[in-house]
Amino acid sequence: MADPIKVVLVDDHSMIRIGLKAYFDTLEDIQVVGEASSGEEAVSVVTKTHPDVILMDLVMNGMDGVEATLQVKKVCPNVKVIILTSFHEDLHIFPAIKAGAISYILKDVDPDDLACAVRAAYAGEAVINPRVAARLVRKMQGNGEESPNPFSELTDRELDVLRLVAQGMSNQEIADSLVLSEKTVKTHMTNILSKLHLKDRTQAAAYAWQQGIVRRDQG
Amino acid sequence: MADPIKVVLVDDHSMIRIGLKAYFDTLEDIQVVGEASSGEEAVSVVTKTHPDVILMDLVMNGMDGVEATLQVKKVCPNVKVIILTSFHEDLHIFPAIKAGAISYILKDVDPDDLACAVRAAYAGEAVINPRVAARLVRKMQGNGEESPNPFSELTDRELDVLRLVAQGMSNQEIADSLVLSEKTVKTHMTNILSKLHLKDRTQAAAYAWQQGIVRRDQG
DNA sequence: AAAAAGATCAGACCTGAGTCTGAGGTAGTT
DNA sequence: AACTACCTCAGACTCAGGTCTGATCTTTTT
Repeated sequence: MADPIKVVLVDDHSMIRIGLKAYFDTLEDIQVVGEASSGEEAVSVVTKTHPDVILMDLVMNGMDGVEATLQVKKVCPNVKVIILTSFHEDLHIFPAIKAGAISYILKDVDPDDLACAVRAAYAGEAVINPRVAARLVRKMQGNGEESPNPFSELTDRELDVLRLVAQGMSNQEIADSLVLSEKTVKTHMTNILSKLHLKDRTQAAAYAWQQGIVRRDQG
Repeated sequence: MADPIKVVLVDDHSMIRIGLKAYFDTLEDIQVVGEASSGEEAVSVVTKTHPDVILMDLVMNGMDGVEATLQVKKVCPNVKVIILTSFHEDLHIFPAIKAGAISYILKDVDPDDLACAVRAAYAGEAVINPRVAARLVRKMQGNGEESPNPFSELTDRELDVLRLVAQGMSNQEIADSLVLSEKTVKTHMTNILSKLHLKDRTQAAAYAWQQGIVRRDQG
């Protein structure tokens, strides 16, 4: 038998890591050679272990999966990165793919499929969840120069407004804060909601938090 | 060697289940006899397998861990339920404990500690994360004053509503979701805003995200 | 120079959100 | 039995939020 595929696991939940490791240990052709609980740690672990494939959680404290992918590709350009995510949204796919990830897999995938994805990645093939793939294709078709994330549709000013909405501010408070009339803020709000396909400011706030425009440690 | 401890895993992420199963398979004294991906499924699996211990995810689609705990305790009163959660908040502890869970464990625990918790649960002992335990004790000690976190003032129902608000739902949508009248939801909202000293639902949503009641990986 | 995109603002309009008052039912406590 | 806390619901009311239409000004692109 040839050498096993060397894999590094990156996830800030040790339970996920140990679980995946235990699972891969039952396979002969895949060997976990390192683990990391953060993007920062991932870079040093990858530097030391030179894996073939990296399984990377998208959402982590500190450096996220996209940034971490960029970093590890710098020190190890040939490594294949598979992004794991619990999001069904396609919001993060494009930045991840752009950062050099070869596959993008939902966490509720069947583990055997995950093993297949690892083997495919090793062989240089992409594995994208069918649901995700469909969106990817749709996105690629329509507009060649599409928006990697939904907020890129927003203008700078609209982003200013959205951040303040996510803080719970009223239109008048936002107007005062940005030195505008309330009417203008309302106009921006209408545009924001329209562009993001949302119904009201509360959804906008939730969306901003979900997508990480604002963070807990940002106040 | 005595019979192994029979465990059922309940989590809507198959990856977590398979991971835990693979891990427990490496242990001789713990045997996974069943898995479920929802609270509903858990009830029937438990009915069939009569496990000693259930590892139950707190956050699931449909029936949540607390409700599922209540249900499985009905059909199998002696089973020990260990609640798994990614929350550091103590918001859910009390309902969970009240529902009959013996332990309450954070998902980032070391897997060996999890095995210990399973053995402890089997022996009828509780294992509570130290950080969580500290709060529990404080709570139990008649905490004449002080609210360690601002949500402790909220009732369970108000928390239900707040979580949905944080998802961007309207009052009517929340009413439909919880099977209530819109009037009742409005009443809860008024109480929530009053208790948390907030002005409107958008502030409530922002607050919930800031305080970590809801998380990005919760959907 | 013309076109396109963005930022600013206004008036008119409708609706959901939130408050206030009041009330019935349940469960646990004293 | 009385009390308290919670959940439930309703009517009436006010107002911020959001839409629609339409406008002026600036900057950038073509």
